[in-house]
Amino acid sequence: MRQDWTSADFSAALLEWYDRHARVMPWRIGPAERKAGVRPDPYRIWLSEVMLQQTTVVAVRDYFRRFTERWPDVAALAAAEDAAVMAEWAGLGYYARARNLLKGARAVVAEHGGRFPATREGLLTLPGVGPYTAAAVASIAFDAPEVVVDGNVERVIARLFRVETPLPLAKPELTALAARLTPAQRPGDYAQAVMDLGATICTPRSPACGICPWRDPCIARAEGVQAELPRKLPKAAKPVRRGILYLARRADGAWLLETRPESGLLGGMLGFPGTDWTVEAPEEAPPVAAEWRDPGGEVLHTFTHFHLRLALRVAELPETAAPTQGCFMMLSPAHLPTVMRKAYDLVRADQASATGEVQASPSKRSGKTTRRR
DNA sequence: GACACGTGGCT
DNA sequence: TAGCCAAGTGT
Repeated sequence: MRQDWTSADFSAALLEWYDRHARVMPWRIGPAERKAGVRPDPYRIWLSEVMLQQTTVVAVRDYFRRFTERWPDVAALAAAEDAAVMAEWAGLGYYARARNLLKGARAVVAEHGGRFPATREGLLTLPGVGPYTAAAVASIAFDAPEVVVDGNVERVIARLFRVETPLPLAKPELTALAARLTPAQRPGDYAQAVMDLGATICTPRSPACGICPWRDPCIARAEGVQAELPRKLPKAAKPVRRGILYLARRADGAWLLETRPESGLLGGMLGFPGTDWTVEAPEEAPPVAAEWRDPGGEVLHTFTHFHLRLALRVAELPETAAPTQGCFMMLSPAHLPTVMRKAYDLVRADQASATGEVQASPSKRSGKTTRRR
């Protein structure tokens, strides 16, 4: 800590800034309301925190609104059908979060009488709630003085104290430094304030140091290295994997779909049947005997740890065709994960151009990531 | 500790 | 444009 700034000075300066510049969010109780005694709804804080894991505020907003309209409290969510929750989560990514969300809601109802645990330790027992989320919910929803360390806080603290150790090695050091700054007064507002600071001022590139409430004590800023911190260990290169997806359309317009296995990539989500996604070129493995043709496009998609190039095959099935083992038929499939949505849009575009019909605009999620050959 | 696990926006 | 980045967790 800088000799001239006490821990109380840090929180005072930040909270004063937060009182004037707090971002407005659908799940948040603003500083003025909080001072007036309004308490946040733990269900909404928990839901928002899970959605915000590795996900931007902009991406979360509409999903949060739809979830809370459909399932206004934890009891309603606990009573929801699995497929309904997975469908509502489609497009948001990291689908294990949705599966754990449902397990977590059911655990709150079954094991905690429908009320969220109010402590970090209690929250940590819920599936999908790790160190960050437990501390965030405890502090934001229950005003417990927990140390909240997310990517924003790591960046802010690394700069404030000029921590040169690369992430993720620096995590313990950053957590210890963050702990020294966490106040006993207004811990919930403080937690949100540090994250707002990281999101709006102490940004990854070109931070706005001139208007930062912590510019004076910031060591990285004083030494001109703020934009280089935090340092990070180099990431592994992403290999390319390939696969084939089979899109079968029955004469009545229904498509052949499957629910993917509960665990693993896109677990529990809807998808078109296909081959495994491997580094080597895949062998043909159609899910049903039919005249499969190549529509001449390719789906390009990048996951966290690999690039994917999917070839497509399409077929028309007779009206009488029954779904094959493990599959079912669905009209105008909605709620697909993005890679499946891209494949669907590409095939629809191909059909439209073949028949000369005007096509409804495909999802925005398809963009430049499909390619004509 | 290392790796699996999505997505869209920005540079 | 290829890569980086965003309120991480589970195994």
